[in-house]
Amino acid sequence: MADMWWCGGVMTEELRRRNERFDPAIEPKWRDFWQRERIFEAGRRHDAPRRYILEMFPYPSGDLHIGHLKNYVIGDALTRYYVARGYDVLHPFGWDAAGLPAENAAIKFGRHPRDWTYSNIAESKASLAIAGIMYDWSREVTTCDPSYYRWNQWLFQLLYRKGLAYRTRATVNWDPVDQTVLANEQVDAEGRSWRSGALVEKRELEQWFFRITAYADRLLDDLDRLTDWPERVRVMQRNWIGRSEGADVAFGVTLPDGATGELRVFTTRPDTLWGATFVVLAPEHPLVAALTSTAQRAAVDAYVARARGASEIERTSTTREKSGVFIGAYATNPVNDARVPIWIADYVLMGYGTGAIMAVPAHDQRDFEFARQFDLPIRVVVQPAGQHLDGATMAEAWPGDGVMVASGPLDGIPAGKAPGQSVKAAIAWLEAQGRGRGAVTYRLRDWLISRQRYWGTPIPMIHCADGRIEPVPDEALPVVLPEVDDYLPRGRSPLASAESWVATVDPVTGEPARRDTDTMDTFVDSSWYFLRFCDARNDREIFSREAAAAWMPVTQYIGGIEHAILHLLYSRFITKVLHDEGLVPYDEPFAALFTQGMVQRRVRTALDAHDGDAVVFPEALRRKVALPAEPQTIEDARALLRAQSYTLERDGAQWVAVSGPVTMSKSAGNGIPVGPFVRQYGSDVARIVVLFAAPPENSMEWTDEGVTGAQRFLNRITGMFLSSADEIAASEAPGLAAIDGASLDASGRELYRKVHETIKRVTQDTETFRFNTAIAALMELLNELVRYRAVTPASTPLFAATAQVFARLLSPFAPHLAEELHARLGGSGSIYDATWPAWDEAALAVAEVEIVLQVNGKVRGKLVLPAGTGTDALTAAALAHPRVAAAVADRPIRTVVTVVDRLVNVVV
RNA sequence: GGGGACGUGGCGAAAUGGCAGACGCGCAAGUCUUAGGAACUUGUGGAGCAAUCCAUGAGGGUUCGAGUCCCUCCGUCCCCA
Repeated sequence: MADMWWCGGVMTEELRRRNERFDPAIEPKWRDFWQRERIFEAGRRHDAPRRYILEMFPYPSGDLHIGHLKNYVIGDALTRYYVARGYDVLHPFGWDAAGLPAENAAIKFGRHPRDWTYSNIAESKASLAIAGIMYDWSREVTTCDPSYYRWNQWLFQLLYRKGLAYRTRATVNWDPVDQTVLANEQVDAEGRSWRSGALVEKRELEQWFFRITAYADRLLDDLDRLTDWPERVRVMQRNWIGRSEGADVAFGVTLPDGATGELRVFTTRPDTLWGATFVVLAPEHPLVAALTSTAQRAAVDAYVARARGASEIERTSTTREKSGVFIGAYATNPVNDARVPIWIADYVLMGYGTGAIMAVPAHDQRDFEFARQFDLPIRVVVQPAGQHLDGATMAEAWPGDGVMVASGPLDGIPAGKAPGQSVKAAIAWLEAQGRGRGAVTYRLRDWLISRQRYWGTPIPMIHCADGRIEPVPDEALPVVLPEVDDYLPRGRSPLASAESWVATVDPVTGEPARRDTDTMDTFVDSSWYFLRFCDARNDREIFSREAAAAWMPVTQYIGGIEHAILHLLYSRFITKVLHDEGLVPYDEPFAALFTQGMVQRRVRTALDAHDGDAVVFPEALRRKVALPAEPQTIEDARALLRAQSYTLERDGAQWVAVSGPVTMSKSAGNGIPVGPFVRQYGSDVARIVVLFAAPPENSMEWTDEGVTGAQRFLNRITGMFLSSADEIAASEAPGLAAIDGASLDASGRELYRKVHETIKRVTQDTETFRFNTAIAALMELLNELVRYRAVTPASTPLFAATAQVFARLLSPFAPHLAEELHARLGGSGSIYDATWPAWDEAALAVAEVEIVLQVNGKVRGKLVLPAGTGTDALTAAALAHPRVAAAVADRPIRTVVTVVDRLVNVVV
């Protein structure tokens, strides 16, 4: 076959060159090469500036698909870029291998979580290897390994010593499917578990907590310093922490037995206390049972039972009619000793504030609606300027500004939170009178870290016979997870059944004692793993101060927006604790954060043909979306599908239902497995598809056309450079810097300028995550080369220099082809140890520029003038232009705006 | 209800306040081929024979000049209630 190509002479040779295609078979040898030469291990360049690039580590899901790969491709591109620029780069990887996903999957497949986890790690690692995503594997961490969780236990005890880990009885979220408690952050707005999707129940249990609330203000304030984080993540964290300032006041209550007590209420508007006409408790409030009168008991019990079944979003919906029940008791308003009725209502949540509110119906819409519904008094205490509100007639609450009225000592003070306004005055008055005090509350709750599950880090504490709780002595760590026969979740920790493991001794008295049988939330594992990477093989300490100082903070963290609160907040908290302990010089872990978009793909489902033109929706499709099982005419099918954002397409003899873009996932069945794709098309093709399709923060749709486009680009590069590689290598042409741009002919000068421009664009775009435009710039350079080669087919020094530059600029995005080019063009060693090209601003200059001529802002003509032509000359040239002159006609010229090298605008 | 982000060709997208649509996909015509799901060439926002005009969700404003800045509205998405 090859001979046939040759016998046709020059034309056939040209054809052969053009037709040379990118061959994925070149890839494996370069993966081996990088691994063998340890190109991507940290510490290779001792004196070089450092970069720490990190993608969020995954739980090992086994075989990876392209959707997983995007995150790693971004990290790999940045790593390769910074290595190519001469930095010492830390780019480690590890496995978030403990916890529910592994355990649930293991249960499902009837395998031990350990077997399942380690075989998945091997599979995932193989996927990354075949894709050529390069990590410093000498620092790999696996969180379910005792060598890692030993330091989880150390960390737990550190927090315990510092009073930041404590055990208490509390109302907690119980996941009935996963049979464990969950932290607040792990329950979504609808009250569902982030993992199982089950509606969580509330249970009273004694659990371990981390006192993250002690860091609430720092976690909030330091967000302002994270200027290289996406604003939306910072906003989400701010909202989650939910700091509000106001006052704590106590309403007096009298119990049916005559004893007195108090009802603590937090309010952000203590200035409206004089307008409080009733008090509302959450149905779950602990005082409800004690305060309810005999007459109201039945109604109250019924209401409490009903509220328990409603989700939080239902309960607080502003559109829903308010419900509630009077409990037959009264409270005393501390500011004026007024006797106000106590109600329970489900719009008050136990988990927020104190679970009790003072209701000021005149100035809060929800309280207003409640008051109207149940005919409770409405008392105006803020009068807006120019209006007169009357509680009996107002149509809605007035939450706005005004002047305080009917409020005793506050009368006449302007309403508001600023100094000198009513809120500050109210707090001052309450404190002076001893009836309340200024207070701050947070939405953020302490982090519940106990889990009644098997596959995690055993909590290293000992319950002694006399009720004391003692830490396991440091020399006895790690507390290794025991082997158990039955690790199924049954509502108590499976560890409890390992009797010989549970039985231990009191470290103080030596008496028999029992181990804590819960395991830690896996978010504990991931809240400090980035620190362990700095010193992953340290078996004496969690990590050394020196290693942390050398690499922290992470220069660039990359991951999904879904971790905006959970993982990122916990990591910030733990880093601050370790900073306070003197172990880390920085108190924020991630200097810059990038959140990448998802990879999506349409799902195509063939419809079963049935009786002529009718079609039947297959079961697989009906399971996902609501569609009838009966045969449908094409038109009916089309309409039904459209309602589910599917379209109907003809594919040969088949009708195919095509979904909208759906995030690639195992469950949707639309993932492209990495291994087979890379073997057939090459890792470089996959990378170009992912990086070029859209800006990396956008979601991108994976299509066959995108693959074709990426292949075409790599084919064109191969055709342009590889087939001339021997010639270029033999010419031993000097590099770009040795070429005198001025000595080139016109087409050479154009290419020379374009090369410099491309270096600048690729460099700047890569540093700012604009990989799509960086690749577009390379495509433009390639197009320019096609033009150049049409004029100058001989292999000139400029062509050779361009080939060398092109390979280097390509190296972050199509690393295998770039390394192949580097070698074939005569380069020695790795392309990542070669010099990143530098651009010369002077070379970007053009001799002549096209000037746009405008009259009153409308384009009337264009002129090619020498670059740098001054204002006066520009004006003169513009006015002399016939079309400009015609447009101006005989109107007087008011002014002429000139922008050198760009435009002239004549204003008449 | 509150807060935030975003609306540009058939599609993904470009565009320091200065020629809107770079680059790519798709499509059309052509070249080369036994063949093409390869490669190459040309064209491709709309209207118009053309000169030219109209176009960045809608409307207003600032400016010599607005996709870009400001205001109002509409729509989509996200977060919080």
